[in-house]
Amino acid sequence: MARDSEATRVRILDAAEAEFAAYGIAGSRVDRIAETALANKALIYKYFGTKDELFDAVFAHRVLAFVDEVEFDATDLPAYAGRSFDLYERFPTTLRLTTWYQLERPDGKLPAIVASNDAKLAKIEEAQRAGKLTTAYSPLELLTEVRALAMSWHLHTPELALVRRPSRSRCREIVVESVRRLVDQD
Amino acid sequence: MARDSEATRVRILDAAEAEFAAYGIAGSRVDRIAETALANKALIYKYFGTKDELFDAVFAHRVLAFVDEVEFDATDLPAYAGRSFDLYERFPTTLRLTTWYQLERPDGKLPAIVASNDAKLAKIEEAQRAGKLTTAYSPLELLTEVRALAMSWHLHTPELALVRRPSRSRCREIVVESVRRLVDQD
DNA sequence: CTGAAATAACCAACTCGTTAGTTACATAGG
DNA sequence: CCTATGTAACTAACGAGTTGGTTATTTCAG
Repeated sequence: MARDSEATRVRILDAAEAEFAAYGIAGSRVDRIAETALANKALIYKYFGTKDELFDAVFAHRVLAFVDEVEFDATDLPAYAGRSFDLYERFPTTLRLTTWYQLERPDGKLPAIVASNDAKLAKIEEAQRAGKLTTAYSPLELLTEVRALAMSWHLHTPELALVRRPSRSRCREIVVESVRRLVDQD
Repeated sequence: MARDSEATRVRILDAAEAEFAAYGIAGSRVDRIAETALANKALIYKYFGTKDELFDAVFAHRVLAFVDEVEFDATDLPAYAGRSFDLYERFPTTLRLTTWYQLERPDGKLPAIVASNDAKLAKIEEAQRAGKLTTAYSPLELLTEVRALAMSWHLHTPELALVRRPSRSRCREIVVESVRRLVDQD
């Protein structure tokens, strides 16, 4: 077998992403990641450090890449909500990782996320000053509601998920439409 | 010290709720729960069974409290959203427990929750038939969006939580108002 | 009442499988 | 033969669940 440390790193990252998405940080097992990655456990420690640092690497590598993949347009928040919805549909793993992060890293202050939030809030404020967005809500208020609506279909408890969901396009339509209602002030 | 098994059960339940809310099922430590509850670990196993069963007890307790305390009125969903918001404010552990449950118990089918959902969906349908609620959305669609809006302020990532939130009453107002916008169809 | 037996509440200390993290060694390939 | 890559086997600690008791409270016969 040809030796390729970069390929091994990638296999470990992929296996770790699946493991962390499924079980969270506390519930994940380094041995299981090694097994899935067809790599020796010691290599995980050699390449990534501790389990917590491996999670950080996974989160940075996968999730942060997607933060900027969804274009943020403060003058068209309904479309932004729709794109967010699309992302949650296409990469359910990413959303799970984010949720684990929220729960298990309550003191997290990833600079990239902070910067992304600040940029969004600034863009909203700018759009408001330009008269292109309602001033009925503050930037934080708008971002909060838009985010909640965008992920509404992915917040279902297991029990509510038993009820048959509308089609994907219908769900998307509802998300976009409800954000439109929010920003189209009288 | 007077012996009172019921008081001990309550102390264990309270300590377990705090522990599970903070660390989830996999991350919680039975020893820590015992310490917080000022109770012996063996009593936890005697009264509640395994760690997983203790989580079930805690979760059922919280969920039932929610169902009991938050009256569901399909003809006034904005008010329902407001009451839900109030409960999340009063018992911040509720949403965290629910999220852990979603992540760590993806196959959960708690009868109390299923029944509560069914009842809500039926009431919405009834209100729609009586012409007291918009038929622009199906019952599941309405419940989904209303729930998301009600918990919008409690879904912040650690990074977004760094931004100073509006006053509690303002947040509540936004929740109620945005649900009103949703159900007040043209 | 009384006091001994029965029962309920409680606990310190244990077992034993699991798990994060390490080490000492092996092999590929330039 | 030298370095990067890889590994089996290890350790030390942790953590869920158990055991074999002790202490308090209740019961009930005399």
